[in-house]
Amino acid sequence: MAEPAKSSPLNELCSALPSLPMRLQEVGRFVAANDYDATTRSMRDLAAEAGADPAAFTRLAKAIGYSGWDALRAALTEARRPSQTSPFSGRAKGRRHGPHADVALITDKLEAEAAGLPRISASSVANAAKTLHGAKRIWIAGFRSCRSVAELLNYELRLFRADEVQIVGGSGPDDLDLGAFRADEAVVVIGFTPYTGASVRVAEAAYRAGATLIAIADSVAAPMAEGADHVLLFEAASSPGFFPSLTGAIAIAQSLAAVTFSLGGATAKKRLQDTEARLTATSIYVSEKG
Amino acid sequence: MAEPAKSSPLNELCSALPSLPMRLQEVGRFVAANDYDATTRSMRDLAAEAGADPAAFTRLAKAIGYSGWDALRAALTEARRPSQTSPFSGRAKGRRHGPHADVALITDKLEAEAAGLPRISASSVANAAKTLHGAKRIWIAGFRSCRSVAELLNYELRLFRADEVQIVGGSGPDDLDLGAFRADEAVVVIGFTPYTGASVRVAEAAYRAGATLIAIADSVAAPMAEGADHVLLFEAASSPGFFPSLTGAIAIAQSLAAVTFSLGGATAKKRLQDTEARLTATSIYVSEKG
DNA sequence: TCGGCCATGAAACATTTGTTGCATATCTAA
DNA sequence: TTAGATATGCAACAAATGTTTCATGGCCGA
Repeated sequence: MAEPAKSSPLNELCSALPSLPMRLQEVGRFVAANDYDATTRSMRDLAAEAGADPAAFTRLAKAIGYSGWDALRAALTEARRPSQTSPFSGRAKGRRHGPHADVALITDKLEAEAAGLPRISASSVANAAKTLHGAKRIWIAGFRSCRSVAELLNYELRLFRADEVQIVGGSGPDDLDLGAFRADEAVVVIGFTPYTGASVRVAEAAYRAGATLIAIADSVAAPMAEGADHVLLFEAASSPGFFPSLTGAIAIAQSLAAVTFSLGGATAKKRLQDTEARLTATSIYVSEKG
Repeated sequence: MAEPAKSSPLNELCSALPSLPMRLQEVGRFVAANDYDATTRSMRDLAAEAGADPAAFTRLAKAIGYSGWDALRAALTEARRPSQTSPFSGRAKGRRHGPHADVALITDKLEAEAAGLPRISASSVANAAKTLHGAKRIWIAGFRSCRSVAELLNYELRLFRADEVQIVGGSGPDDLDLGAFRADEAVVVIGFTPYTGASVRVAEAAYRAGATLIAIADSVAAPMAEGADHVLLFEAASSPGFFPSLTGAIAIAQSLAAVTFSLGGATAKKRLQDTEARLTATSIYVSEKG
């Protein structure tokens, strides 16, 4: 009757728990403690692991107001569904007003981005770096806003792999480069929703050429992630704002460059020093003020 | 060929996609895009929603090396299982060597960068954005690795301030632009140690012209921060690695663009929509899978 | 002590699930 | 074009699923 409003199915379960027969309490606690398995594995499977009768699960579901175990599981499944980030509708968000609205906007954005960084798969980046290290040549492609990420990666890799790194379309129309991909080369493509046609074409060309394809994207469902040997994911929509965030992509690019450099060992170190020496000699850098 | 081996089932799926028959590609894309439903709902259910034959799912699973759909789903389920590792637990891992040294390097780097983001002064960014909003024209300068940051800021601002934003040296030698600075304009300079001479010259020129100078730098002692009306600080050296991190600078640039956009109000919104419409019309973007 | 009640487990049930065989449609190569 | 191979949809299959029924066992009130 006077249920505690419409909270999550788990809460309903917990609040109804004390008034249930002993066996159902056990089962209920098991479900609450293993709700992920509850949504993915079968009822009999759970029963075996919980050491209970399968029927107990059906009875539990009915006891707390569901038509059956399927209904309860459906509710749990929906409750667990990852929040669908509407990629481009975010700009319609209600603008907070007041004097500090802008500050709050920035703070939210930064917090969300900070939270997203640790979710990047370090092992995936490490594996991709191994591939880069072994590649005879490295192509980098990024268009629109992703061009900045591409250029950063290009710049950092060139510090110790000068002759072997190149931006796709860096010196002329993109299509001239697409035919140049070779099997022993690596192609890095950066992109997120909405995906540019050019990035997809690069990915396809890389695949056709048999080159190793590394995709830095916001989703495994990204078109240019198809056929990729490595997919490095970042959260573009995680931060509020009028445009998807590139912070994660930048972090990946830098990590990629850093690990590739460390794999390069003494040779890479030497080349980096040479490059720096040359830049200093041509007085690109300014001496710091004492 | 030697598989990367240690990748997620989603990655295996993506890399195998292009070599699959058309129908299986469709189904594969559907699975990649709806992997949560793939783990929770039934095969036939998915088939109905994807508009495909149930058998296609079984065939897809077998095509990429699993014994059947159940096996693929089990793999996806395990991959999706919530990790018991708390996101921000500063795990004390002394391991600096061994097989996982690279992974540890990346993890440390990401954690340090994530920790640095909240230290950015949101109010400073907000103030700088107000300046940008009032500026007749916006110049952006960044050299070497900072060029990527400059281009990102340029790209995002141009989405709604097309005619009034320009990269210094974007169309010819830098020095041609230096004389063009005016008093009612704003100049954004991005840089960190070691500082390039070019960025310092830009800052000086802006100061002489009486233009508003916004410096994005790693220190208030940076040469181009001298005489700046706004200094936005980020932590470049906070993360380990062979090269200072630009993650903070990117975050600042994006926040700056976002706030400037929000200050622009309806006009900015309208222009952004126009720009997007134009990009879509020229089919720069590829339509997402159905 | 007895009798009703409910909780519990085992087995039987109707569905639904994933799979496979087969006939047709589609593509590829000569 | 023809021949061979492959891809695809349909339908039937065995296995597994959630549910129900039934018999049993324990509990409390008379």
